[in-house]
Amino acid sequence: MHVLIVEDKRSLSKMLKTSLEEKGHTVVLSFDGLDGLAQAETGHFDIMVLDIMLPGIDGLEVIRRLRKGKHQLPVLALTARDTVGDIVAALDLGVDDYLTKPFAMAEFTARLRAVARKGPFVQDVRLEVADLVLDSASGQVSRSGVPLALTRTQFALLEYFIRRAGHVLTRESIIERIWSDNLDIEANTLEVFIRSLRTKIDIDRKVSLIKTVRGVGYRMDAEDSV
Amino acid sequence: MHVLIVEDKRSLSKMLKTSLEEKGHTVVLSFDGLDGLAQAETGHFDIMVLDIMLPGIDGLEVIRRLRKGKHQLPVLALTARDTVGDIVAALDLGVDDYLTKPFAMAEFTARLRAVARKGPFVQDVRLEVADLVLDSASGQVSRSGVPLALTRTQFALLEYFIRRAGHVLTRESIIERIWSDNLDIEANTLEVFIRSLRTKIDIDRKVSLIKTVRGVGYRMDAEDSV
DNA sequence: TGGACCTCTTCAGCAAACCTTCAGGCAATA
DNA sequence: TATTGCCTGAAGGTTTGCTGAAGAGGTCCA
Repeated sequence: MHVLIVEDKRSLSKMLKTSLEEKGHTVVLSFDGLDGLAQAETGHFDIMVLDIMLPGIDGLEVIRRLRKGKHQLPVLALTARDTVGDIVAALDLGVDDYLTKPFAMAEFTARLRAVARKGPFVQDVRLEVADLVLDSASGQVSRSGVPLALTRTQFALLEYFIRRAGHVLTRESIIERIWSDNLDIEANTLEVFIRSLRTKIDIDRKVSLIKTVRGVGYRMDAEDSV
Repeated sequence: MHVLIVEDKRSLSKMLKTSLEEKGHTVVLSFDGLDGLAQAETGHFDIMVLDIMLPGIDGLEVIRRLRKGKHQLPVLALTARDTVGDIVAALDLGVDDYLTKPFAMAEFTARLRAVARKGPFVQDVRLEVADLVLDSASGQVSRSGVPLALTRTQFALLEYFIRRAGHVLTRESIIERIWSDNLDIEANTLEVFIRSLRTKIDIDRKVSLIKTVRGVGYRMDAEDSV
């Protein structure tokens, strides 16, 4: 799992990072609100751990902006015991769960797992690019209304592409995202998957929705540029 | 409106009280099960907000005794995210609605209003998908009018599927839901139950109502998609 | 109490689906 | 034209889910 931790107290974030990495998760640390928000918006993460009390823009503002941008990333908030009032505000803004400091590490990981499992605050995520529709709740994909049968990996790949539509994705970042548990995957494996995905989603069309960016990776266009 | 809040976490109940009083309601707080039950039986209230996890007798027991005494007071239950299994029990006992903590204040007031408006204990017990009908009150299931005899576990499974029709349910979430008391259940056990359920509800039909989503879990389609 | 019956759970075997790699070919760039 | 990068068809190996069977535990009734 890819976890983003936004917490300015270095010792605490270091501790959380270590603990999560021991469990096999990939962790990225951020130490202030603006940077954390930017990271969250990249779409690289499965969950965000967010301290409410932050330098720069605070945690509440981070969530507010994140949700405004329609990002559905699950958020586990951390608050000090004496700012319980913030919790109400945070929950209203769409935080998925919270922990008051200090907390036991066991509780932290348990909550994290629960939040991640439950998925994003708003569950019915309908992603679209051109006439391609992906519904992560029902796990179904269709193009021009025609339902497509994708395998699990193809689905994960396509979801990543759509979430990052318009951006060039390097082979490395794609592999890290899709095969986070096994990075000994060769680039060719990805190529083969890209092909299988293309044949499924591009049915008979001349131009693929997934463009090759030679020497770098791939890009899914945001618009249907014929 | 007169609201009775039975919740032992003082900070939370204080918060709810304040919020409701701002909206012009009258609120009484109770901090344990027995006292809460006694208050409820006075008949002074329009609605009860009840935490399931309580010191003394727990929330489930409170509802049980309350309903036994033929009290029709509407109840909005509060549960922790990790005791989802309790919800089933609570609904069976005649809770009108529930919220999993943490929740947004806006959602709380909305649910509260809905429950109060709906009046005492009117449960929607009739669940349908395609031509399959499940009555959770009487425990009866039928397909195309043909009654089906399901075992307890099969029934619980089917109810969960219908309540979440159109969504992909992972094996883990299903197991957590159905076997909340014993999570050492193996995935194969679930598979065997799926099979037994399928043979009963799909009688002779070519396509099962319960679809397999390879690598993830299962999904019951909302529409009868041939 | 003992036996018939029902339900739950696990096991082992199997077939299909899926993932991954390889080797050769084609296309873009210098 | 040579080189590099990407595509492609096919094949092997692994994983996943389905299935029939059988033991364990519980319940009901004689």
